[in-house]
Amino acid sequence: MPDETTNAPQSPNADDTKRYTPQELEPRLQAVWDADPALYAADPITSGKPKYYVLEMLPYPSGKLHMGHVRNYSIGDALARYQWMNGFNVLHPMGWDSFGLPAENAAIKNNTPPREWTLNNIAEMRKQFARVGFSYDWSREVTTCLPDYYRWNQWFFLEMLKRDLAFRRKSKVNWCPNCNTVLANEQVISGCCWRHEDTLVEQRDLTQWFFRITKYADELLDGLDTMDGWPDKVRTMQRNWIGRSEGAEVTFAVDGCTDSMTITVFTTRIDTIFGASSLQLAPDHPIIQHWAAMDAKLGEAVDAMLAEQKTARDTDMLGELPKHGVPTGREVINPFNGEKLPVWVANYVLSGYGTGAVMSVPAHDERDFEFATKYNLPIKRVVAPNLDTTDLPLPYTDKAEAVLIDSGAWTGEAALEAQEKMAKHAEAGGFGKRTTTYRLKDWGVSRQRYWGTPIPVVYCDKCGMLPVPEDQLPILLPEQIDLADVDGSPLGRVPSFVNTTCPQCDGPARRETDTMDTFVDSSWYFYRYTDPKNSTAPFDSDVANHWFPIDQYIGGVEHAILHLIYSRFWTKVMRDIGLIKNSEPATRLFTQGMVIKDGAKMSKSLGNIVSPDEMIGKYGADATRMYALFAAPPDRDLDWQEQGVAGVYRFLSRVYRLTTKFAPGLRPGHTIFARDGGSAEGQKLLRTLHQTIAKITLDFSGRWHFNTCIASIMILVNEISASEALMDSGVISRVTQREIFSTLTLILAPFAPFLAQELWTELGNDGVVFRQPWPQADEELAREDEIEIPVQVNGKLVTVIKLDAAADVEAIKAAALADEKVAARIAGKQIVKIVAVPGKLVNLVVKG
RNA sequence: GCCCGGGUGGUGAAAUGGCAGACACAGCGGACUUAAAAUCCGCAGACCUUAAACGGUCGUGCCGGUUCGAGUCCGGCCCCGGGCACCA
Repeated sequence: MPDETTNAPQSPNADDTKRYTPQELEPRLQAVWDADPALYAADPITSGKPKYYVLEMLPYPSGKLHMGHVRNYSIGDALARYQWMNGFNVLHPMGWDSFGLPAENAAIKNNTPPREWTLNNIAEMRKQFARVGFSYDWSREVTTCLPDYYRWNQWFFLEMLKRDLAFRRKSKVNWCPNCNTVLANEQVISGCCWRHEDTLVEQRDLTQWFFRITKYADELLDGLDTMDGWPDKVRTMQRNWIGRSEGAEVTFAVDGCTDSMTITVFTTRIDTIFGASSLQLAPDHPIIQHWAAMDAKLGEAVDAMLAEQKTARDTDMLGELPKHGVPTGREVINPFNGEKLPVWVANYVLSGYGTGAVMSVPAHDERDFEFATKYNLPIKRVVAPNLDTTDLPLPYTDKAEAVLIDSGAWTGEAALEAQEKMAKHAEAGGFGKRTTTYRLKDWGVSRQRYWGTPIPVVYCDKCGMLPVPEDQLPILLPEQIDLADVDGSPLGRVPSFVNTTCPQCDGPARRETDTMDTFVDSSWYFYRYTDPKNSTAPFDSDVANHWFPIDQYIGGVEHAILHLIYSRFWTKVMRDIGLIKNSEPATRLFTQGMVIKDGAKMSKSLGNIVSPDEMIGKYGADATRMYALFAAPPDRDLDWQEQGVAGVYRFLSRVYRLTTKFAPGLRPGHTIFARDGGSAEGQKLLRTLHQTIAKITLDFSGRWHFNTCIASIMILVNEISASEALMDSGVISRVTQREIFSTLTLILAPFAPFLAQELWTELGNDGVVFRQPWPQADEELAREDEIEIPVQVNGKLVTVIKLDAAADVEAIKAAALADEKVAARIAGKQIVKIVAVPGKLVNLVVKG
């Protein structure tokens, strides 16, 4: 076959000056893609292709796409397209986390019903998504505020109720005395009401629904050890959040109390119990409340303490309160040695952790030491490094290398062993036991709000609390309701909703008027994507088991605790119900950095918001999303600089100009092709091309430094650009040109899909560019035959020598020693050693 | 206080023990243009030396260590960002 190299030079193309206009190109291609709903749809699970589930966290439909979204979804989109090109059956869905407070705020402000406001926003955002060109399978769209989704929240609630994973308990909630209503935590701003900035929020006791997440505390914690596809940061944050702490409970009898009253403390240092000099109780401990009721002076002190704590909590200064306390006048007996210890009430003891009571061991605990010093309580040393070294400064908190002193029968024991033995002793004596406490609390899901999933239970005066029978689901949210200045749950003011009949006795009954936390919606939405239209179950188990676990989950680190712990919990519950087989929702998690501007997070109040619409209007979607990937590695914060977007736009323009210039001569059928064996320049371009493929392929496999992937494509394009004249003249053959340009188009596809598609077509190809096979790097073509080797003398660079890439140690040494500059540098000195690393460098170690 | 990140040119950054600053932004110089924009070409860490070139020295927050060789590994600090925080 004839080689194009020998052909006459190509004449300059008439279209030489064709301009890159994403404003024309992108909407045109989007219209084509929109017309094909199957384009981004996953194949049936029977397709036999390996599956890949890539998921980005679903947005709240505020109506405005922001740069954080663009960044998050550009990462996921690049990955989805890359995996399609690698032959995977890709599931890449999107939905709307559409219940929640903003819809209610908007309703009050604009007099628009929350449903209407939300659905309008969704429509608006779906348009914005399309404009950016994200590859979502919209046939699987999940909208959490619609009954076909939230009915399954209700179904899960009933399942939880059956399994005693949902329960009711009295609990504190935020209450604004000015609005006369309950506030969500998010509505409390620096301790004040969001609508009345001068009104301090109160705590009120209300009966609330909880999910028993603490039942899974150990599994949630232990699972983290094996989740090596999740960032350490997230795993650490979850570990701290769960906060498992192993220790012991010890029960002290109250002295001189006829009705055998006792106080139980939690301690992680039972080995220090011989050094206890008092007991400290939280001011809201039941026994303190009991004693305060009988002792006016104590009652006054306790009330003052509680008031102080409330103010501190409201102003977020709880941690800064100075430690103080008052003696109750009562004493307890240390069960280990019969010593009498005074009982105090102290403001630093938390009622919500452990038992709300601690034994104070000033010699071996920082806080107890501070407290005892302040009130002149005895400080008794009972732990020391060894029996001879007993004068180290206090408090002495080491326990790994320590022995007990002055501790009765346990004196001389190693502290850690003593912990075991003393706990057993307490257990045998019936005044204590080993125990584990957690910082993790059960998940309070009741919200006294309107725009959420109604909790499916009714209350009957005769029969009590009853679950709504499954066949009555969904309990629909009523539509036209007045949300302004509601006292308590808005649903409580809708008689047609509240009043119902008892499923048991048919008598009158009232519905629960609280709704569920919106985190319920986002705890399992990604399972619904696998079977979004199912009307008889939340999803089909076989289908979910095919797709799960999620191969790659991508989102902001701000969800490291709440969403990512709730959804792990939900997965375990669904597994135990028998719906799924996996115990964790996602194999790999990626948390991208924030988008910032001028060093600060983009926010309305700072006025530094950059709108994606504006960027896309000016530079196009491809440039906007490519900049989001190019400006920083995806896990780091990204400082948005518009001039950088302009730079990417210029780069894409260059790609467009070059490709469209040469494309007409490269279309199939235009010429007969055979691979170019000729020009050295062509070989050099092919070498760079294949090195670029290899680099990007490697990065997609784990490191995800898309910024350097894009940089390497820029290097390639710079080289192509520098060879333009050689391509014009035909020195670089059309065969090579065709390989260069079509491969360039393919490797651009994950990052700049519109441009890649346009150029793919320009090159005379049919079909969709991101369904073409990902190019394979040819090692032969990528190999360098001559490389530059730095030569160092005593670790300092002296020169760089050119050598055959295959040069071995001896050849490198010889070449280095033969170099003039090297010779001058080592003249008169003795060579001690030569370190030569093939392909890397030579280092001559000399002395004298 | 504890636990994670991070600290490199004017800026965003690159360099997975081997030539520090790839790629890009901003800047400067030039070509094209009546002019400007766009585009293209070139320069570009700091300092010293020089008419210029050549050349040299220093340089990745600070101090020390390991190594033929450290931005990278180890030890000790400092600063910035994030998370948790009287958690017994």
